[in-house]
Amino acid sequence: MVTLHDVAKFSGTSVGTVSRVLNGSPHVSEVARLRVLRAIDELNFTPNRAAQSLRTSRTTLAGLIVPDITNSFFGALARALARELWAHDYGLILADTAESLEKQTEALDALGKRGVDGLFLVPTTSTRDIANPLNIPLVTLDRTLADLPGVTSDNRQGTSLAVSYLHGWGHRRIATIVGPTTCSTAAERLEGYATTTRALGIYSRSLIREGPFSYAFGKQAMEELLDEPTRPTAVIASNDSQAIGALHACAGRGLRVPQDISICGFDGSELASHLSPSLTSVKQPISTMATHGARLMLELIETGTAGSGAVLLTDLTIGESCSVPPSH
Amino acid sequence: MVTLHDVAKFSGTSVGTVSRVLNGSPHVSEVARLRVLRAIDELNFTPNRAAQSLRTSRTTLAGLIVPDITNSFFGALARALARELWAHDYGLILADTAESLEKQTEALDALGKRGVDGLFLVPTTSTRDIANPLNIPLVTLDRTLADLPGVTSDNRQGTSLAVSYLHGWGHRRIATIVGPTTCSTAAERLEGYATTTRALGIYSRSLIREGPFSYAFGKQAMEELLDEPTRPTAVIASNDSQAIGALHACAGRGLRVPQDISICGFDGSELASHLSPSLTSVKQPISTMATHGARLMLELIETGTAGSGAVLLTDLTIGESCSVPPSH
DNA sequence: TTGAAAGCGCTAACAA
DNA sequence: TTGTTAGCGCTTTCAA
Repeated sequence: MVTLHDVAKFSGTSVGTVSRVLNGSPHVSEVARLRVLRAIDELNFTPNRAAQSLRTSRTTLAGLIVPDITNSFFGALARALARELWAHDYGLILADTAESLEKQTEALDALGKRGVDGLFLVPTTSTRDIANPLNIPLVTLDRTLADLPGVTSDNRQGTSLAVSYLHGWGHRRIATIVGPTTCSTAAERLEGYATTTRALGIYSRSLIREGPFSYAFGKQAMEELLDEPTRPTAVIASNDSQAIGALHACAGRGLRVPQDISICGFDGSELASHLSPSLTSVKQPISTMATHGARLMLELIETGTAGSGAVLLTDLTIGESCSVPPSH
Repeated sequence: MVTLHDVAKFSGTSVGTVSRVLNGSPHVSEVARLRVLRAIDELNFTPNRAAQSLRTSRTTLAGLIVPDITNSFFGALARALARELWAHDYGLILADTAESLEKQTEALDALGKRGVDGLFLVPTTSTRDIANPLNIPLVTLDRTLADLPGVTSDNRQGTSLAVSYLHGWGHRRIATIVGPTTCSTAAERLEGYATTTRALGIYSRSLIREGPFSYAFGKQAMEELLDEPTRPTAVIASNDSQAIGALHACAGRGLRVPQDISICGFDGSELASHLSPSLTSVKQPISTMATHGARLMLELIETGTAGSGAVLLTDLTIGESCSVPPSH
């Protein structure tokens, strides 16, 4: 292993100087800097992270806790975040909670003990607040929590967009299948839906179904909606899994989408765009979310405070794929 | 911050003893152990990872490099692996290459420099061999590479299973859409298909299409197959994305699945099982893969050599969802 | 602008 | 079985 000492010797300087060069200190003469750089290159030197951490008590490591990495939305988020942090020389440690609050607590604790510099959290739907207010920066992603700093999409705008879109196609009985409203995103999506349908005069409580962000619930809720005396001509789901469940419930009843009924998902995962030409979905700006999240985190780590405690992303779009007016 | 020293003082022992307790050394009296344990608990002490790393030159950190974390198969693999390593007190750093060989090389390099103890790699389809034979343990997952230690499913068996299954339902014109055969899994899946169809006397070159593991290619290939003079009555894809592409190509031609044509995927992602009752898929034993991978890695890290250089998982199953005999 | 040196918290070798 | 001590490789203060 090549150490700072070796570089110093090779370049005819001292460890202090080498360290200064490494850390971009301005108090190094140009000659020294060049000689050191040359030596580093020549010896193929890489600073020892453990030693740096021990001295500076910073690990250049962040943790990411997601409820379901299997969900392509969170997969895409993890990818974008990893890439972003990467660019700042930070590694990202992954933890998946499978929507279990207990596992989330464990993960929070273990990552804290590991000594990560910061923690990104997409809280479980059943999270009320974080049990152990760790002393390291915590940034929520997608789903917000109390007054923790975080980045989230303008979910109200998202469903509002969807309602307007469907209304524009002539739909009047627009239902919604919403996630657990203990979760900020679900609550906000419901709010956007309610506000907009009310404004259009087409709101009805009987068109709302609340439950887990799952395929199974999407299917079940859709079946209930189809059993209503006058069934909806369009449905807005809170995520793509629910939307696909709804899709299959319709298929099971011999209804064609979108000819007989329109379905709109949320997240805009590739899944949705591929699933069928007929599943429209509200797209979240995933990489923007990652960029802002990383910025927020680095700010928090560097300065201890975040300029903007929370970031709201407003560039949601609706992935129009194939739509038709209601058939009745 | 509480240090070893504090614990020693509090428990009336010395740092040596505390360290021994921490590392499970047998040379500690029961009294001393108890007093130390009590102090650790009392002071809420957590050993400093950086200091440990510096001394032992081990980070208890592993890297995972996947081509596409957005794909739920790799998502599930990452989750299982993280959980498994976790149980052994190892953290998992995630890197996604988006099937880019260049990004893979970068990731390999960067993670190596970070000082992870081992690297899990699902090589890009275009990987021929690893450019920089790092001096840290490398274990391939799913896709194998040269003679690197790794864990893979018995892919031949998988497609063989699928062919037999479809043949059992009466299918005779069984096509396949296969991934890039530079990739071990694709090559093996093709091999299993070819061997089995030959044995049954139903092999035909014109029923084979090779290309990327993507939705787009699956769709394109299916369209080509449907243009054949006598079209296949069943198709086996190399992964679920391709299968879904194929599904949509059929839908686009007004063909119903499985009534008019049967489609079988590979990976058994939730996606497939949810996608529609009509997409059958060969399920890989993902968590077994993770368990074996972790075992292999820990062995490699601990002893420097792996008992079994490569592990072949044979418990693939076919997720029968809804099948019918060919309509012609 | 530089070099020398202290020490971050831990493990392991040595002595007792 | 135990305590003492020498570093692991680095950053950073202090003098020069």
